[in-house]
Amino acid sequence: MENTLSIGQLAAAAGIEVTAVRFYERKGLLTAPPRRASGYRSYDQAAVQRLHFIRQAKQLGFSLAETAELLELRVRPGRTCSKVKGQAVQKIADIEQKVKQLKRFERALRVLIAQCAQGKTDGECPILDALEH
Amino acid sequence: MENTLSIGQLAAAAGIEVTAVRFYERKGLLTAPPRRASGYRSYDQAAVQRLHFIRQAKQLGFSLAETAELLELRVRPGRTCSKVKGQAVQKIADIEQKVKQLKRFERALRVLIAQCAQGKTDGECPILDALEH
DNA sequence: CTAGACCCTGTACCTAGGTCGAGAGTCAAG
DNA sequence: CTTGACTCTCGACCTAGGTACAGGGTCTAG
Repeated sequence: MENTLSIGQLAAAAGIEVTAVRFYERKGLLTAPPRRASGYRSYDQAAVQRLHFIRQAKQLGFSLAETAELLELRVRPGRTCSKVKGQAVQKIADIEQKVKQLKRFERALRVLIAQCAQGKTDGECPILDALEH
Repeated sequence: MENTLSIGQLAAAAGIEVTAVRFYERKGLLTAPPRRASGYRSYDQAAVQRLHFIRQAKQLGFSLAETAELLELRVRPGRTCSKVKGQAVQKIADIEQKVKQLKRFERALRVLIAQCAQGKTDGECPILDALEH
């Protein structure tokens, strides 16, 4: 048992389609894996983790390009620590902004529910009304 | 001064393209506005607010269809309070999930920065390493 | 009353993110 | 040693979310 995965096993483990895995490879989100003698792709467990990350990032509104940047965030020849840090700080700011907006939405939804319970059924667009505090 | 907006003024106020406004109308995210005698669309200030909401929702990873649902969340003939509430509760759960994921990402980025500062430059994919606490 | 900027309705096109099919090779069970 | 499931590449196709004409009317400053 070598614990390596075929593309089909990987796709199943990550809950996506085989074709999507190859698509991500072409787009540079997954590095091309080693091949067996037959030419079949051979993945390790880390690939599952990467795919989960990609799926989550997508749901959070990050584009594939942004997701790729997140996955590439590391120190390497030509990418100094301070540059990486700068990028990470920027990403953190983006994320904090998203969290803030989501919490506003959530608060608005709670206001909406409360109004609903009080029989206030007349708002033109309650979620927008609720958003203005 | 009637304080009504042409489609161009609306688009400028919301920071999007005129064609996008018409596109949202076709998709049902904006209700068709009244027309002037000439056939020109005539918007009120509330439209600006709706467009801002649409833009934000998009950035947070909501599809146009989900955004439309959020904007339609209200009590009306055939949509009882309890149904609306049920949907709102569901949306809140979605949002909390997103916030949780975003905070995990943020934490991972902070770990990455800390490692960076310590001269640890050898991680294969630091953000994934950092995500596993 | 005319030039330039704006608006109208189509229809066609574009990018991102995938999905599908054809044609051919590979692997595992019986 | 064959049959069915899996994999390969490559190119065409698809959906979502817009953008860009084309061909025509409208508005306003000079």
